[in-house]
Amino acid sequence: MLDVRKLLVLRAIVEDYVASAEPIGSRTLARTHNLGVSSATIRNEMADLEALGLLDKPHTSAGRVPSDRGYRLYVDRLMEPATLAESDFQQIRGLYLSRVREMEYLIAQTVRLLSSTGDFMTLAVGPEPRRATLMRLEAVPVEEGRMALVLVTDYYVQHRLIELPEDLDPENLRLTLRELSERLRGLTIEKLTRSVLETVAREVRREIYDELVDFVEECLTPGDGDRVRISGTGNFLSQPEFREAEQIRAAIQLIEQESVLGHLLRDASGAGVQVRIGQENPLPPARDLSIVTIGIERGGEMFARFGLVAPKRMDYAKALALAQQVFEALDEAIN
Amino acid sequence: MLDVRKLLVLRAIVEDYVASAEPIGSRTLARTHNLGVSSATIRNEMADLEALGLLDKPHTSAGRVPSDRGYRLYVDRLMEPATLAESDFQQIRGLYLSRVREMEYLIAQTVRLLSSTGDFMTLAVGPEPRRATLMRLEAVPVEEGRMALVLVTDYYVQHRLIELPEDLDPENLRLTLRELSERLRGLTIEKLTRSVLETVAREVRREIYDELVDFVEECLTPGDGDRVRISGTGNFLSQPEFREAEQIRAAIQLIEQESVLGHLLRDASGAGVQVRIGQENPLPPARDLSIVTIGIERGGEMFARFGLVAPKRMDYAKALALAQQVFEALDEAIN
DNA sequence: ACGTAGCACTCCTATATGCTGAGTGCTAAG
DNA sequence: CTTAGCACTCAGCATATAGGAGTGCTACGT
Repeated sequence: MLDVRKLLVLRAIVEDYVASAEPIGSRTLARTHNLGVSSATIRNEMADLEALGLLDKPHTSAGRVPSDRGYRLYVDRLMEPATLAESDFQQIRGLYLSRVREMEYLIAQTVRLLSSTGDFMTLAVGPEPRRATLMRLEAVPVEEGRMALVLVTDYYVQHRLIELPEDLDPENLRLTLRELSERLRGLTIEKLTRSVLETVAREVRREIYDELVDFVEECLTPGDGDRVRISGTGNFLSQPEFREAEQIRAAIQLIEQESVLGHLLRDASGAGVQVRIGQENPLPPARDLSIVTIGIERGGEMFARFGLVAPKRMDYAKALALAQQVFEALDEAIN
Repeated sequence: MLDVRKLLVLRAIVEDYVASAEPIGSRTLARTHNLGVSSATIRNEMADLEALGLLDKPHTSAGRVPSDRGYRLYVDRLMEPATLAESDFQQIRGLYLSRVREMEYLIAQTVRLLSSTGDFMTLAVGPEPRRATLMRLEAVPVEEGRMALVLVTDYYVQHRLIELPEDLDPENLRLTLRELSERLRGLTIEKLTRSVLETVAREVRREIYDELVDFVEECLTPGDGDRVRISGTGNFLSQPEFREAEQIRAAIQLIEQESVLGHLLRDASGAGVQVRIGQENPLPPARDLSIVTIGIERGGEMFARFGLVAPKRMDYAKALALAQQVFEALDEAIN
């Protein structure tokens, strides 16, 4: 029942619709793609495809639009995989050549890269800071009365510049911290609760102790590390689906709800590249969107996750090619 | 020619319009404010105020709207200065009580605070990183083959996690860096050009040297430190002036042009709190907006700058009170 | 049995038209 | 100087109408 011609028609519709954002009619399709049959025949095929749940009609006398299942079929079986332009390819590889191994930085760069094509809004979440392992806790003197606390974990560094109480000997503090650092080394950040610190650090002065705990707690609270990064909202909002004020509003609201975006991103499981199309996505506000996710694992644990978001009418071939390349490059750089 | 009653009428119009976003008619004004005169009298006063350039008419048969000069007069002479709620006051003071003296952090917190009232979009620029003075350059070992470079200046800290070439002795590097640090100490970041580093650091291995230069250069390039931070775009876009798709679009475009926002912020000169209303602002895309700026100086130089942005129809009293408090608290904390 | 031309029908979109209500400006009277 | 009254203006809304793109169905040809 799904002969070749039907598939050709479906593919033509998906591709034209992706390009134009307008429902596709039988006449225009017959004219632009020379399928060798008349519009009437295409109309019959379209009716069949609709009955099969692969096409939708916005209303009786409009053209056809791919349904979620239509897009899915297209992505799985009809689409010609895109190959990235050589320059893009070089750009991606180049990004991970440097010696920088800081997650924060790599994620920020990757997000920028992914949204730089101008087609997608990009989301990213990094590894949960609380899961990181403490490597070192250091105090770097800055100048009279000031000091930088530096907390180094296996994949990120945090710092904080603080003012010291006047009567505190910096060198003394430094040595204490170094000892503290030795003793705490290897613990995950989430284990560094107030009570653990307390038992280990009796000799540290109270003011500094509080500051230290604050600092560690800040590393734990959903801060920059835990945040959903967003980039390319302009790409997203300038899509023709957001022509009406109503829709822009809804989209902005979605973008501003970090928790929703976080779900959207984390719902995909496993490493590698995945696509979720429209309703396949469990979250109601995202049912008109598609998202291509990239999951990066390290040591068997989910490490970072990126998402290319656009209306369902996205360029799947391009998104997937881009995602695949970034996945491979980043995975290699990290593991 | 500007008698008390005219001023009362102007004030009433500004305040009603700020509250309702609808042009104010003579009848409603006569009804809601008991000015003791009829709508006809108010109409005459309004006509006079319009002739004086203090009111505008969107079209012939609409009510009146304050002109830029009308708002200005209101702000300078008519408005009752607001006093902050005790809780807000406490919150502001509380923010700067902690010992954290890192610019990055203080600015981020302040931006959050300023947009938390829900009324304004907040902009901020920090001090230019290139003007900072290098205090210390340190290498903190993380684990086998990894190391964190930490660059400490007089008001911020930057770090970078890098992978070391296998045949490099970390302790050796550390000592070299320490010496480098001693020698470069006191230079501003902008002076740390490649050539300066080169003459000072002959003994550093090439790979690490490159990394180091990269790192310093990254501190110089317009990165996070130099960026215009934006917060509360939701507050902004949910204003009734952005009801039409067209206007939302324009606003989003404005928000995305970081350079424009930067200008908007930096155009104001001098320390303290200032208001610019509509056309007073040199930038065309901002001619329908008002901005309250806070300039913080340190050691005679401009240090940080914040801006509360909203449609001209903003609550000036509230914005100014908030800005003034934040200015005082932050200025005190920094100086 | 399949493809095609033709045609009636549907329904969105854009444009024109009329109506309403809020508001103004002006005049004349208190 | 103030105010009541009134004619006038104009955006906004609703309704009506025409146009156009597209569909589905039928009948006919190969």
